[in-house]
Parts: sequence; structure tokens; C-alpha cells
Amino acid sequence: MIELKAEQLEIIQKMSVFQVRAGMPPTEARILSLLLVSDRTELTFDEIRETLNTSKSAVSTALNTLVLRNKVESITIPGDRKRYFKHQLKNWNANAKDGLEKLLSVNQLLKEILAVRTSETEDFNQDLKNVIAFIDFMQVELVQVFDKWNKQQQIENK
Amino acid sequence: MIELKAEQLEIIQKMSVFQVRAGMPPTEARILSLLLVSDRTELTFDEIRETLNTSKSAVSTALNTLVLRNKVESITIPGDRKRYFKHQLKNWNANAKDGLEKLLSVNQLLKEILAVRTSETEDFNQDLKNVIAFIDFMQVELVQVFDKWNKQQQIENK
DNA sequence: AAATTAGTTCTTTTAATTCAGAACCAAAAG
DNA sequence: CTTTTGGTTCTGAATTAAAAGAACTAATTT
Repeated sequence: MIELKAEQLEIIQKMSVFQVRAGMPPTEARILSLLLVSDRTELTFDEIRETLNTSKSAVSTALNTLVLRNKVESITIPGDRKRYFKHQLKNWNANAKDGLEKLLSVNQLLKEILAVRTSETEDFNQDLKNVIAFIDFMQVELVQVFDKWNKQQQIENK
Repeated sequence: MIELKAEQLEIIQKMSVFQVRAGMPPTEARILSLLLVSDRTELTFDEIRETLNTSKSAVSTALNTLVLRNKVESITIPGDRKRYFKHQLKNWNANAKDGLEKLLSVNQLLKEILAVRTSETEDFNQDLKNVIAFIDFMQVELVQVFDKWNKQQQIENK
């Protein structure tokens, strides 16, 4: 059982609310938040369960999907049967990119809609074309922004 | 009751699934999708209800939240008691910006976390600093991307 | 090999969303 | 002023999602 200061508990609370609003299931959100604030960065299954006061089954399924989604990594230490779980901060960047690309993929559907629309509604169709152009534009620009960041990082790490 | 071709129905279906996955309630998603594909772009409450074969209450609450969220606009024609509902394509851009900014606002919390973290975990803290720097970077870049788009639009519309 | 550990998987319970149906209300028409 | 139209609001009811609990499994100690 991990001892947490009031501050840390508060942040877990706020951070979880934020992530739940963004569509993440509560237990997953609380695990991720715990892994961000706890003094030890690698926690065992049982430490997580005890600290969050949650059932084994809930922790097990949440951890498994978090690992699957590359949000958490599971580490095994030789000679220690327990697995340790750690926040995959390093993947934040890539996860963000994936998330954004999923959002932008709506453009495929919008293009289908445009193809099917009556030509009678000129103004509306023009607005739709604009949205499509905007999303296409964002797609290109975002790739560039990510590239720029990666290059900048390579230089700094030299 | 709006007549829809098989194609249109199919797209409503696909588009709704997409939006529901992104967290939108089914009725809202189907209304938005209908307003995107239907030949007439301004539909009455009852046309929507009949076409989607849904209850008045569901349509009423869904439309009201869609209007509140600036996804749909409600138009009144003088001498006609009905309200007409239209997809707010024009706001797509602004809604996207708001959505992204909300996502990036997680950085506030990450900074709080960094402030509270033990200094023992150097590597982890460095990774966290990196994420924060990345989000700060994205914030600046995205503003520029939006500006670039807006300028480009102004030029085209001259 | 018995018992414990570290978790998984299946079933049930609980809680939250979503929708429908009916009652209701305000504006307009007859 | 009564009726109709165009919705809204207020219960439930049904569905869905999340969590708990218990039974299970595969290693590991003892």
C-alpha cells in the first residue's frame, strides 16, 4: 500500500476526472494518474489495488487494456514473480499522434458524403468542401509539426 | 418524412458509428449524420423524428444539446411556427480548435504533477518534462496552423 | 505435494445512459 | 375560447458499462 500525501491524492482525483471526461474508464484513469504521482514509478499489481482500493478483477482488466494501448508498460524483474507497472510517458507523443489521426480520419466519411450529396445545395456543399479542405490541411500540417518536434529532439540529444 | 436512398442510409449508419465511438450519444450522432446527407439541409423537428423513427423526447433533448454545443443551428422562418434545424458546418473549424485546446489543457495538470514529484526519480521526471515541453510546443504550433488556415481563407475569399 | 502467491476469467450486481410514452405547456389557428 | 400545432419535461423501462466477487490457474514456496 502506497502512502500518498493529500496533494498527491488531490491530483489523482483531478487528473482522473479529466481523463474520464475525455472518455477513459474510471479505473484506468485512476491507475494512470497514480502512476504519474507516486514517488515510486514502478508499482506492483497489489500496490495499485490496495492504494486505489479496487477489486483485483477491475485492476487486472484495466491494466491489461492500458498495456495493450501502450499507456503502461509491464516490467518483470528477474527473480521476482511480481510484475511491475510503469507509466509509458515516452509513448505520449506517439499516442497523441495516433489519437489525432483517428480524429482526422472522419474526413474519409465526409468525402463520401460530398460525393453522394445533391448538387442543388451549393452553399452547403461549399461549406462541406471547406471542412474537408480544412481537415486535409490539418493532416499535412500536423505531420510537419510532429516532424519538427522530432528533429528538434534529435538535435538536443546529441 | 424524408426519403433516403440506400447510399444515404448507409452513410448515416457509418457516420453515426464513428461519432458514437468518439463519445457522442446515438441519437445526437444520427441527427447530425442525417443533416449531413439529406438533400434538404434544413429539416423540421418532425421530419427528423419520423425519418430516424425516434421518440419526440429523444429528438428534443438531442437537438437542444446539439444547438447548445454549436453543432446545429435552429432557424425560424417568419410566418412558420416550426423551427428548422441545420448542421453548423461553418463552426467545424472553431469546434475543432476548442476540442484540441481542451485536450492540450492537460498540461496544467502535468505541471502540477511535476511540481509535486519527488526529485529522486530523475529519469521519470525528465520524461515528464519532455511531455510537458511537447504539449507546450504543440500549443504554440497549433495556434500558428489555425492562423495560417484563416489567412489562407481570407485570401481565397477576396 | 500442500499451501501460498500473483494474477486471470467468468458470473453477478450495481450504477449510469439512453430512450420511449404520457402528461404537459405556450403560441397560433379556427 | 376551444382546438391544434410544435414542441418540452417528467417519469419509468431497457440497455449498457463498470466494478465486485468468487472460482480458477499456473507458478513458487514450504
